[in-house]
Amino acid sequence: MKPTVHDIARTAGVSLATVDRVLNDRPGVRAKTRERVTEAMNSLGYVRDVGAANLARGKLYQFDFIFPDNENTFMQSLRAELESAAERSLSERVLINVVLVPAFDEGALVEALNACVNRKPDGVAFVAVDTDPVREACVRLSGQGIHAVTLVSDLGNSTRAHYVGIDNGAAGRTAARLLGLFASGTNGAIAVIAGSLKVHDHQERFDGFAAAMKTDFPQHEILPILEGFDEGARVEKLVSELLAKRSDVVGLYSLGAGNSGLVKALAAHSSINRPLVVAHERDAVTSQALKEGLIHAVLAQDAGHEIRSAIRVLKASADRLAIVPGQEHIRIEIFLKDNLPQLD
Amino acid sequence: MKPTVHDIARTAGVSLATVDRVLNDRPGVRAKTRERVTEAMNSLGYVRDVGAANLARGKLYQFDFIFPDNENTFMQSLRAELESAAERSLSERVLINVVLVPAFDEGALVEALNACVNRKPDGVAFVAVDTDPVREACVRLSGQGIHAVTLVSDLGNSTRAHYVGIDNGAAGRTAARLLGLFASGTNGAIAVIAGSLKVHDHQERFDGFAAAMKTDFPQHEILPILEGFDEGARVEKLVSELLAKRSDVVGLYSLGAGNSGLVKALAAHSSINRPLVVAHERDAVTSQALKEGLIHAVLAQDAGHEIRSAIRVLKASADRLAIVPGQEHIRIEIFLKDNLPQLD
DNA sequence: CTGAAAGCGCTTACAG
DNA sequence: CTGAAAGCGCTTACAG
Repeated sequence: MKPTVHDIARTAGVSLATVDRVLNDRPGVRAKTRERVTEAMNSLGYVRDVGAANLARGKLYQFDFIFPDNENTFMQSLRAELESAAERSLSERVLINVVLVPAFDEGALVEALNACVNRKPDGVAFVAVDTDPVREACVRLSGQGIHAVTLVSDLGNSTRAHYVGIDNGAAGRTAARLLGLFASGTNGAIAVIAGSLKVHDHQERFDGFAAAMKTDFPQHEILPILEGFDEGARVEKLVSELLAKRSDVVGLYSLGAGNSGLVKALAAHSSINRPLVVAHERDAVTSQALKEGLIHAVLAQDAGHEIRSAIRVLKASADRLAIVPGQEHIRIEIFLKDNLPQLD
Repeated sequence: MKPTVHDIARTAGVSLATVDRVLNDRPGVRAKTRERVTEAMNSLGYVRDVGAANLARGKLYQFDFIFPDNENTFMQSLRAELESAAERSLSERVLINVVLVPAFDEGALVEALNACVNRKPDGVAFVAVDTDPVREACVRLSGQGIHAVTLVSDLGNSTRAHYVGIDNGAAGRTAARLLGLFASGTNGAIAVIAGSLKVHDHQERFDGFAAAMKTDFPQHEILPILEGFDEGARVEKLVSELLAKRSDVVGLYSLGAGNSGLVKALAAHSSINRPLVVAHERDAVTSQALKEGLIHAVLAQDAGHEIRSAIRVLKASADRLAIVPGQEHIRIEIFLKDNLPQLD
């Protein structure tokens, strides 16, 4: 039915070993022989069976995933998705090893990366802290032929093979457009609350937001950014104080975590002049707030997709196979109350 | 390293054939024997290698995809994605057969479905026309043990095993909320243009849109629906006439195809009082219109994702394996000019 | 530079 | 009810 290596060997008049050599671009085949085999492959319309190839190689893929031990809901769901993906991957000969490191701790991350250099897995995925020591550790990895992939937060200007995550600048601009369009009848002030601007993705989101706001909706004043360090209680206090002080706030962009505090502050505020709100990450808190009308739009990235994508990309790197770009593009998702997935 | 059937056979004191029987739940094993094998599997932490299993079965999966030969951009990209997926699938032992039928032609669809009953592929994916004859053809398929999956447009109350597509009612509600929030400062009229309300998904989108509009933004009058039959020229004419006649139109929801005509009509209209516009499907025309500010938001479904999902679901059905629900959920995507993918 | 043989982990007739 | 043997499509030492 479907031609196999045997068919090629027969029509090219060579052995299986030789077919395999040209199939995998290994040396030690005369140009002429190589040509005959290639010709046979083309004329028969050969397509290699990757499952059989992997089986024959008997290879077990080993991938390390290095995560910050952050307790925010997004990191939690990322870890949950990884665990269930790891279980499923076992039946496809990939073994996943999860390494937790203290959050925002550059030293710990470098150490974990170095540990990989010694254990030599086939690939590593990590949530980057964007500093030079991390960049150097990444270089050491690629030096050892270990494919590295950044997850959620990228490592700029580095040797990582791929970044699995959203474009945070674009996310910020998207938030600006949503708020700008939502608040088009007004010209009040816009507030922004972040976790910390020291975090790369938060900074990027803010930059994108501020730039788009200034360009396309200049009538709105952007208030000095508030830093809530992703903690609900702190966010609640900051937002409550702000709303009490400034009655002209028409829009609010929450670009970090700690949304439980945000929602509490909004609910406590007079429903007459609540601001229009765009927040990040879909979880139980933001979904509920969307339904109640406290938050008007949520920007999100799909943790499950990110995990599956990282594994596919790592596997493709190990096998030197191409990826399907459309499948690995992580979208900036926008949720209103109406397009939330049912089961939440 | 990873335990295999041999390990189980040895520790349970049985042959490979017996291990295989309990592994695949086949009859002809004494309860006691079955128990011993199960125990061995658990104690060793056995996980079956699906690649090896498929190879041994030597099975070639055959799936039929039945598409309307519609020329709108969405159907085009659906077909393009299918072709590239089909090529890749070959290396995973799945053979895809594309069948084109005249659009909206229930008889042709039924005929194509019946042809499947004879050719007996392992599964069928089709864009449903929602009528009883189609439902009956679907019953015949399941009667033959052929797994059927609907794509893009569902077949209500039927024996299809799965629906790959978006919730069109929710899409309509999402459009209503976007327009309602965008136009919150005003109370003008809202226009809706569809392909044809005889098409199931268009009707669903309209129903969702009208319901959400009435409930949450009752200040806006909804004008009688316009039917452009997904043709650019017709849509252009209808929209031009409308905008000329009614200067109070603040919002427009285009829930079908033919957006090239929509964009022309908008561009020709005085830029002072252009309406806020939400349209469906991301393509070259709508992407460009987003960038130029003629369209403000685009609702979309990812054709590549839908095709890959259909294939995965069909394969899982054939193997009686579970799917990963989160991976198969087709999202209602929202695009603003800021979160468009780069390469368009 | 090339080939014969064994093996990857599973399944499938077939025999008993 | 159970097992021995061959085979799925590829790869890998090893020998020449």
